[in-house]
Amino acid sequence: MKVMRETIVSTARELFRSKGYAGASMNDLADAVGLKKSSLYVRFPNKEALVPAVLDLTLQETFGQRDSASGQWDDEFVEVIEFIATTLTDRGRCVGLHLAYGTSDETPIAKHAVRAFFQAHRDHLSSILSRAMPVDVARDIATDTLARLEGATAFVAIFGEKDAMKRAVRLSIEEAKNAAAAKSLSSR
Amino acid sequence: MKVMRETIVSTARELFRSKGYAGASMNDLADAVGLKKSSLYVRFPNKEALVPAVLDLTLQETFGQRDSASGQWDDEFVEVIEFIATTLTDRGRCVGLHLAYGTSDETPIAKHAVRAFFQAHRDHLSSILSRAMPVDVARDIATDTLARLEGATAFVAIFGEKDAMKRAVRLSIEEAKNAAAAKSLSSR
DNA sequence: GTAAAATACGACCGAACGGTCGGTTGTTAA
DNA sequence: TTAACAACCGACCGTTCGGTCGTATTTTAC
Repeated sequence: MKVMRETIVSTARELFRSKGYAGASMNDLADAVGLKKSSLYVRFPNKEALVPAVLDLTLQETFGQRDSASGQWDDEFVEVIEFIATTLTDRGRCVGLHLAYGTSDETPIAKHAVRAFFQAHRDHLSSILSRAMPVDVARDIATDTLARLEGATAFVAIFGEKDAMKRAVRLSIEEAKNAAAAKSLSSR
Repeated sequence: MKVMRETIVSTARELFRSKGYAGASMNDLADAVGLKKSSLYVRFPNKEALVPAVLDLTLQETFGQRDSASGQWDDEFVEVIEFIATTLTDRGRCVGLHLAYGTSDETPIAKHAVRAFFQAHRDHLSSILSRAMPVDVARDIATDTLARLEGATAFVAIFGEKDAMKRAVRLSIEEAKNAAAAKSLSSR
C-alpha cells in the first residue's frame, strides 16, 4: 500500500492552510493520508521540509499550465487573478499567508520558501502587466493586487463573506486597465 | 512582586502576533512576564481566555481615546487608518489576523472574539464614513480599507516592504473621498 | 520467481504542551 | 500588627510533540 508523495503534499497543504505550521502536527497529516507518522519520514526528512513541497505544488497548480504570452495581457491577468480568488474563496484561507505568519528564523528553509512563493506570484503578475505598462508600475499593481486578494481572504475566513473578494478582483482589473490606458495616452 | 494584568495581556498580544495561537505557549508568556506558568492561571482560567483580553485591549488602544464626531469625517478617517497602518507596519503582523487564522470551532470563545474585533473595526470606520456617504457604501469602503491594510501587512511580514502599506493608505483615502464627492454631486 | 529496494508499522525517546494543586510568600485592610 | 486574601512557585499529571529505529510488509527490477 503505497501512498503517493503528491497526496501527502496536497494533504499537508490543507492542514497548513487550516491549522498553520505550529498547529498542524505530523500525526494529523499521517492520519489524514492513512499512514502512521513514522512513514512520513521516509519521504520527508522533517516537518519543515513539507513547506517547500507544499508551496511548489501550489505554484505549479497556479501557474504551471499557463502558457505565457498566449493572448491579450488583460485576459491573462483576469484569468490568473480569478483563479487565485476562486481558490482562496473556496478554501477560505491562504496557505501561503498562514505559513508566512507561522514561520520564522527558527525555520529558515520554510521562511525562505514562503518568500519565494510570494515573489513568484508577484513576478508572474508583473510579467503579464509589463506587456502593457512600465515595469515599476506593473510591479506595484501586482503587489497591490495580491494584497487585496489576501485581505479579502481575511473576510472570507472571519465572516464567510465573498463580496470583498469580488470587489478586490474588480478593483484590481480596473486599476490594471487604467494604468495601461494611461501609458497608452502618454505614448501618443 | 505583583505583575499587572495589563502587562500579561499586552505581552500575550505580542506573542500571539508573532507566533499565533498554537505557536505561543503559556510557558513563553510566563517567561516573558517573569512569572511561572501556573501563576498565569490565577488571572486567566485557560489559554483561550487570553484572546478576548488581548483583542479588547487592542480595540481600546485603537478607538478608546477617539472622540467620535470630533471633527471633519475625513480627518478622522485618515487619523484612524494611519494609526492602524503605523502599528501594523511597526509590528510587522496583525495580531487579529494571526488569531483569526489560528482559531477554529475548537476554540469558540477565541473565534467569537476575533470576529467581534474585526466587526468593531469595520463598524467604527463605517460610522465615520457614513457621515459623508450612504451606509452601504461606507460599509464596503470600510471593509475594503481593512482588507488593503491587512494585505499590505503581509508584504511587511514577508518582505519587510512598506511601500504597499503606503499605497494602501493613500488608495483608501482616495476611495473614501471619491465616494463622498460622488454623493455630494448626486445630492445637488 | 526471487532478491533488492522501498514503504510501512509499532515501540520508543526526550521534550514540551495545557492545566492542577498544595504549600509559600506578598499584599491589603481593619 | 495581624488575619485574610491574592499572587506565586514547584511538583505533578496525562497527553502530545517531532523525530528515531528495528522489524515486517509490499513493491520493483531482473
